Amino acid sequence: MLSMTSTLGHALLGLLARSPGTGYDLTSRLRRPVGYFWSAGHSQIYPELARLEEAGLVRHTVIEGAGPRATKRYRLSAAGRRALRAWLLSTSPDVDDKEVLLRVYSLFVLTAAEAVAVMTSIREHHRRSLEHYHSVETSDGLHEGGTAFGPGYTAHATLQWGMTFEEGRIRWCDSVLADLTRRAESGEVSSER
Amino acid sequence: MLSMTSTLGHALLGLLARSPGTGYDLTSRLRRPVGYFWSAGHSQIYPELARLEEAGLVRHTVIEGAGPRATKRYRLSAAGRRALRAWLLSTSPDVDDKEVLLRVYSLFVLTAAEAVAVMTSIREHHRRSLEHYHSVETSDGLHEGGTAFGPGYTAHATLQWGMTFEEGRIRWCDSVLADLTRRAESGEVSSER
DNA sequence: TTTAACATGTAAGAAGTTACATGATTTG
DNA sequence: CAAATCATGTAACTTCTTACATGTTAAA
Repeated sequence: MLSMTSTLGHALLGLLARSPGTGYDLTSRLRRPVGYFWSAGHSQIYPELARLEEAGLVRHTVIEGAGPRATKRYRLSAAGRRALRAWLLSTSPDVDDKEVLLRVYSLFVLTAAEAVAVMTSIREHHRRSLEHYHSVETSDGLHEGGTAFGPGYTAHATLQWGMTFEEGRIRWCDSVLADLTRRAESGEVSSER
Repeated sequence: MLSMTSTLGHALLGLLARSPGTGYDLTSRLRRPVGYFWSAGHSQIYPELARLEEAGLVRHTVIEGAGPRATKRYRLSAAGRRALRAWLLSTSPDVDDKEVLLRVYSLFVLTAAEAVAVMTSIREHHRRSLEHYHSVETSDGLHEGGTAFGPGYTAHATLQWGMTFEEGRIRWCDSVLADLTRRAESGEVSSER
């Protein structure tokens, strides 16, 4: 049961942790709100569901439905839930933005305390990036970008884009962390661990 | 001269608009600051330079250098500069974030007035996205995300991520637009149109 | 003298997009 | 009855990543 599960695989496990569904259903559920930052087509999803089933992470039952082929309703197995939790808790060196968001979307399978730990490490990652951008700004002389509108200025503007991005992410992490501690304190816990 | 030039192709044209260089040099120049949001390896860059040359957009001369093969110094051709300008000015329906940044990095090949027009349309795109997220928040009931820490909350947090992102982009566009008008007014123009 | 930087390519595979192919059920 | 939605798959292609392959020049 070697875990060679891809990003898409984990995304599908997260969707199935919310509720079971057909491949078609998962394709449309992936579009909103996850699809605003990362998406996959049905031609990727159907084969991936088959692979996940082969790995024992999901299972399907045939239900009545439209079309020339059998309509398959997939649900998460116990092993699938464990794999999803393990992925969320793994401290991988992931700089990948889309994967960070995908993890947050499925964070509800963790306890509030575990979620706080994950969000804290995400915040730390963004803080380090911002720090790095500041040092690059200084060392590469991109502070002002020159007085003229030229290559120096557009390089400066590009770096500013990155810094604005990281600042926004840090603020977002802080607001999620505040929500998490508030919800944990009020004694409300997810029904599905 | 059909323009089938890819994103990578335009990135390389933009780098060569700054100054000529070898494939190796372009690979390292792509890493900073462009590489913070989008990158390519040398195994993509060398074949792409060959394609660009076949299309007449770049040209190379052999110079003295290290290694078992000829060291090639590439420079942008007049046709290449025209293709880069046309790409920057094309109002494509691009939602693609990495490509937006790549365009900004090469924006100096335009006049300040043209650059203002491009930045205004980018700002408008982000404003529309933010508007859309707000309507989704309302229609999908993701305003609060529930009182508990559950799937509803993580969906809410995901959408908040998108909104924080768009708000940051809009502020960034405004600051670039302010810089652009200031620099255009002070009479400073790019040496390379 | 050994390590880092310079320098250019190919090959294999994973990931992602677009098109092809089929057909039932529900809504207007 | 026509169009949209539901439903599942394959094929071809592009893009991206990782590894293989080679060898020089400059700096520590």
